[in-house]
Amino acid sequence: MSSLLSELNERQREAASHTEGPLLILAGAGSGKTRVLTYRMAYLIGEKDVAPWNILAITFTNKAAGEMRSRVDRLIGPAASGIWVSTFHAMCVRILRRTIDRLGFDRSFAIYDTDDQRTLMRSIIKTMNIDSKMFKERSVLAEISSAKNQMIGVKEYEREASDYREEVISRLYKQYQMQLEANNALDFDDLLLMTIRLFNTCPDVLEEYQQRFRYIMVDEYQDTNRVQFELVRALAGKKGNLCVVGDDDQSIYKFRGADIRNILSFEESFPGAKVVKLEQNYRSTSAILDAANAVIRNNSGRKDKTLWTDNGEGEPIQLHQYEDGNEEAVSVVSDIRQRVAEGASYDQFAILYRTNAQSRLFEEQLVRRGIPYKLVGGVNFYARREVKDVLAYLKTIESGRDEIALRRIINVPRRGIGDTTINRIAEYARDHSIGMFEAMERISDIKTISRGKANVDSFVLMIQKLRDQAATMTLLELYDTVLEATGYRDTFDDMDDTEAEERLDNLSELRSKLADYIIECEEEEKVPSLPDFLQDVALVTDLDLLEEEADYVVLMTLHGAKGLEFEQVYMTGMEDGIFPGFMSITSGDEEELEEERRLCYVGITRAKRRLTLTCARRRMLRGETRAFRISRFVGEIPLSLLEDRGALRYEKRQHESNSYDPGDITIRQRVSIDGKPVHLQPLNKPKQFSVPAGTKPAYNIGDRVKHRKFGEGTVTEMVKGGRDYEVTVDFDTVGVKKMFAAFAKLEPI
DNA sequence: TTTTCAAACCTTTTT
DNA sequence: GGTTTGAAAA
Repeated sequence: MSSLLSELNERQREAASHTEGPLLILAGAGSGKTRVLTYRMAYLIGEKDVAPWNILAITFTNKAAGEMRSRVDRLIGPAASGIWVSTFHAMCVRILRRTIDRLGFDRSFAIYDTDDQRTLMRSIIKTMNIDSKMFKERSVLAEISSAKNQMIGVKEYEREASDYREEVISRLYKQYQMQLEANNALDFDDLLLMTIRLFNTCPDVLEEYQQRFRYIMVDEYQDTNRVQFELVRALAGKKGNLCVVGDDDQSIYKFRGADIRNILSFEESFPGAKVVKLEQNYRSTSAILDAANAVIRNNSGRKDKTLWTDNGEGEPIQLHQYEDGNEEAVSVVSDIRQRVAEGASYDQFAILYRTNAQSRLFEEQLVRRGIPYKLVGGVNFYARREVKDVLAYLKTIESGRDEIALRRIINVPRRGIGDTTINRIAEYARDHSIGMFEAMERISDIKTISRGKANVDSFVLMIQKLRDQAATMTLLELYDTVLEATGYRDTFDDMDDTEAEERLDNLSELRSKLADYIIECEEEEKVPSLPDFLQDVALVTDLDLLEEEADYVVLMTLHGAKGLEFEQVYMTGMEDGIFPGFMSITSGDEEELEEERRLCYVGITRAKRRLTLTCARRRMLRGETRAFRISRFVGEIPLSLLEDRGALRYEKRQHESNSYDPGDITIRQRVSIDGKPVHLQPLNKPKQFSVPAGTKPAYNIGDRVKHRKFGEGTVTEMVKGGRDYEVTVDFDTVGVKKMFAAFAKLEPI
């Protein structure tokens, strides 16, 4: 037995040393899956004499890729640099940049991010004269993306379209793809699809990669979608040396097309697959783990497994209910302060929440208390307006082929080039099938433009001058020149101070990223080039920017926390309607609720030592204050695991209806988080908020009602449960739904 | 063409 | 509640 693998436990060793044929590693949270993967790579290279470049490791985020990269480097040394460690998207970009010309695309294609997609779709909807009220670009794009994730192309979608909406979307889909191609651009989904298409149309290319990647490993396999599955299957080929690692209980990206069946039926897709379960958790205390197990147990259709640990029991899980979201934020932050005063460091703490919108209150308190924090998520750095603007300038200087980029900055700052002028240029460009910038260079030929001509001329001259300068300048000089010469920098002068400061910060951040890129090039002895820098910037996300060493509290969504761990975790907003969210409750779709429960499981298992659950009695949501009850997920945690600090008493309440019982737990008396008792309003008499819970609705069984989203329907059942009425409605269009009167806001017709 | 103001919409989660 | 979008006015 090699000494290398002796550092693993028995199961881990079994997984790391099984190298030939398909292998499914079911790795529970904190069971050391990255460790197994890295050791497996080391084993392949060290013991099986596999060349590093024959190994491919795929992850979902750049962060995970970076983490794996550094761990492999540490374990194996310089030889590891030959291993491809990459995200799905980055891998596809790498392949496509090399060979997409075989499909008739230019190898310098642009990658459109969500923002670019929306801009493009909006203009398509407009030019095709389609009702933008009925067809919102967001939902159209969502529909197209989900079609792409199921590998339904334009033609097939067209054929399958069965109603008016689908028929219109099929036309939009078609036009969208045409425009992308005209702009030499791919969206995120296309990156994967094009790679498959490349493999299908050019078997020699596929074979080349199959030869190269003799051993493939995929992390977070439970989050793969259909396209990714096909991609992996194609690459694995007949040899099938495919090792996937995942945890069906941590599948939380269904909305993005992740198909949990990929992992559940791995053994059918890859006959003869070996399955190894990793159930020993090295991360958390047993109290935390027991809570996680108790919650996830309520899901059906799981792969059977139970996490265990020989870590001690640890502290019980804390549960605190507050009057409102603000008090919740104040208390969580003051709790952190107190613990830091007692010797903890800021980086031990993470504040997690369901939606990004919840971050604001915590931020306010952290700023007020002068606590260093890092907000992860929200608006992606590369999606910020000023960053995109400057990148758009650089793109226009670089090629001018990217119409979205050109349109973005043509009138920023104001140059007197309005919509009318821009559209006429675009029209001319289309008629003569030339690029938009080219059309602008020929402005004198465009008869329909008179007034804007001089303005366009000076814009063209400015860009051309910058192009000339670009040839002789370093990239950083060019960057600075662009800010000044375009007048973009001056636009910050008449902004208010805090906003201008933030934006300028972002721009200097972008500048330093450019500097990083140049240094990187020097290390690899490449020549830094603008197109090279611009090309893959769309793939970088905020999550990748978490620095390891810095000492700050981390704020992020539960989704963002996957794959990370923290000493002390606050799961906030643990309320029915927030988490699990509205949508998953009212839809009546058990699947959706299970997805939320998996998210809860992910959240709980992030904590190593201490877990605090917080919730509020009422909370401001979309501008109105509403009453909330403790999350049903909290009710699924055994009381024995929750802290009972004398002053806190919980009580299991009897209830009639078992379909919904968030009233399961009632807190009789409450203390604030620092232990001081707080005056409490009498129980069972909630204040009347804007939506009074428990008042009888203004309709009865048999009445016709209207729902904001589901349309009209007939009330078939009304049951009084807890403090609210559970109403069953048979909707004309979407069928029977169960919902709570206070949430559903049904209106009698 | 640009500015201003009211209205709509939003809140799931992201590569 | 905050942000974005549309129409009307300047």
